[in-house]
Amino acid sequence: SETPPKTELGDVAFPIAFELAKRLKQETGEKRNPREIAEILKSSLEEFEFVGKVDVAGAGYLNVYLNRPQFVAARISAPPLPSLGKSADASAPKVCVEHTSVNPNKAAHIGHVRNSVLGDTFQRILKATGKRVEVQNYIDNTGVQVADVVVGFIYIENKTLADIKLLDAELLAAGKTFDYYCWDLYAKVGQEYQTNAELKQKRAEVLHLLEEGNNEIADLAEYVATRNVECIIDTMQRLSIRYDLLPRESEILHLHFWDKAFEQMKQLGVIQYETEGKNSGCWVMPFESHAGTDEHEADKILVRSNGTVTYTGKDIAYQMWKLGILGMDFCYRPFHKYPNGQDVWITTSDPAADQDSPGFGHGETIYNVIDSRQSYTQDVVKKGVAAVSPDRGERSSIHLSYEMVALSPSAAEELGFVISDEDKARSFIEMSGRKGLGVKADDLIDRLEANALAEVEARHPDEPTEEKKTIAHKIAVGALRYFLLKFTRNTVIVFDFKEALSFEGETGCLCQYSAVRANSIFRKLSEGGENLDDLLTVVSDPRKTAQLFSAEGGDEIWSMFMLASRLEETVAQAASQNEPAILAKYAFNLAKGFNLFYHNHKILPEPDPTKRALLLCVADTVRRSLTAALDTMGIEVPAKM
RNA sequence: GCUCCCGUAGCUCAGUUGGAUAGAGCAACAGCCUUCUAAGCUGUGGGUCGCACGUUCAAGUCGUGCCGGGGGCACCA
Repeated sequence: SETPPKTELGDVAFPIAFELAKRLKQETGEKRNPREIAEILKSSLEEFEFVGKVDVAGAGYLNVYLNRPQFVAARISAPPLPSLGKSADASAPKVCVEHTSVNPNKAAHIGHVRNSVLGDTFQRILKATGKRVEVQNYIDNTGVQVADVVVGFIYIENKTLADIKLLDAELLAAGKTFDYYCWDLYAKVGQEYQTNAELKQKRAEVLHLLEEGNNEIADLAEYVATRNVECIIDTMQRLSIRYDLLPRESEILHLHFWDKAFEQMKQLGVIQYETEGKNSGCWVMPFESHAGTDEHEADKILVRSNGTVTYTGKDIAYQMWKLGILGMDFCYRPFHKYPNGQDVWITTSDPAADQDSPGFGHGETIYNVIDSRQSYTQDVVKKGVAAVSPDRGERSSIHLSYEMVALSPSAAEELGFVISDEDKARSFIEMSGRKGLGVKADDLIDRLEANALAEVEARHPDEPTEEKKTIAHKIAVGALRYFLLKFTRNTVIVFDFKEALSFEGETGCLCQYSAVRANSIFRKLSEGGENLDDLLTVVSDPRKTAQLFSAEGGDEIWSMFMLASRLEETVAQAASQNEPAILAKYAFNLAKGFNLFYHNHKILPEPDPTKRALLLCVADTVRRSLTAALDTMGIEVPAKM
């Protein structure tokens, strides 16, 4: 259409040829060598003039290519991510993202943070693609881990509920936190179990009482678990991670979710009562796909011979609730209000408490954020749900699995742990709450904030203290979130202090820095009384723009612009591949690209007004894309750095 | 025994679904602050993509088999 300036045909012949060969094969089955096609293209199309390098892979690039100036004009005035910030239609299908990781028995460690950062970022990605999202954090308040801490309080420390409340107040007064106290106590109980069989017996008793509810020990456990949940909420809030609902296991038990699911499963005949064999007296779900032998070895027991339900049974019922196919609901009460005004609700079995809850569950799709060690169990649960509801079960629930965060041997030593020669030889050591071995989330955030503050102090000594702290906090959050997001989900993160505390290289800090620099260009611009909107008209002249792109350095400007234009596509890709790391890599490449861009092109001093306007428009597109990408990862851009 | 994941530069990791000469960050060495912020930029060295066959115009990517590392396969949660 336009008369595009001239460049090398060779640059475009190969990608076009690859695309043609691919389509030819798809549509006619004919196989052609792309190199041959490229040669034909070169010889037959020499009379045409092309614009420049092809930067867009895939089917759409040719159109983009020939209409570059118009494309630029259209993109420049468009918002970076149209769906971002716009709340989804209330009638849109709901997606539930559930974090399942941290037990409410002690402080959260870095492994729990990976779970929550992953879940929170993925949730933000889904929102950015226009989905309606509900974020849940499952609270296993009746499990062994809570039972262990309760055992510690009662049988090691001889404390009553009143004593614990007193202790809690003392800790608060001393500037210490309840979850840290529980961390140590939990490790102490773990030690004690090794030599004290009697104590281990107590665990079974306590566990039973917790499940039963309505007794003194259950009340004590309730207090301990709730206090730990409050601590976890605070810790995660530091990282801008917030939840909508905290579903508790105690309600799943007390409201008898399982009975309802059990009834349905019996009616549909998807489970059987065994009268002979090794599973005699149990209700089992036949499970052939994992069977190794012709015995029913792989059959999964859902109800034990003593009549109690297994974890898998409970989880099937819970999954059914999430999908809205159980036919039962929790009661809810507000639990906590975040500083941004958002409420987090918690489940309860008291119908009187339930007043204005917005309604939870009924997800069209469910994402379960659980580490990959639970893959088998997740699969079993999924098959169980699918047995009840074939059309929903398989498709609607997705295991967003991730590998654990382990410690490098040197990190374990730095934490003051004596490690065996055997462990020293290993590439990593698994964290263990029972041994007290792990990096507590708050400790790490504290260290990051302190390091960042020292850097800010050195660079901006005249800033008010509050402002310096705010900046340091944003840098710390950016560093930690980026560090956990840059790895793909199935990579084991071997935690190393030096790497995690770094503000240099491929870090969140570099991304933030780049955005801050971009912002300061526009701050200077408006300080000089210039308006960006006026500059848009200069750039919307296709002929002038086309000339600039074909001039010296034009390809570089074009590449920068194209990269910045790919945010929406990247977010969509991260969503469809369930991989937040794609977005993290994109943000880093964008930031790095921009660092080079403003190094090579002096923007504000640029004498040619058209080129200056174009550079400014490109820089503006970059900073908006970068800011939106970082925001989608829960990373804020500080005012200064 | 069955099953899933991983193996890419000295180290830690990407690799856009099979495309052009395999990329980043650390670490090492050499440069760049009178300039829109040096938490940055530039350059150098560093690769038999674990091994071997196979599929095809084309394989780090797909298939099979080995070798090496990790996880998971309860009337635990």
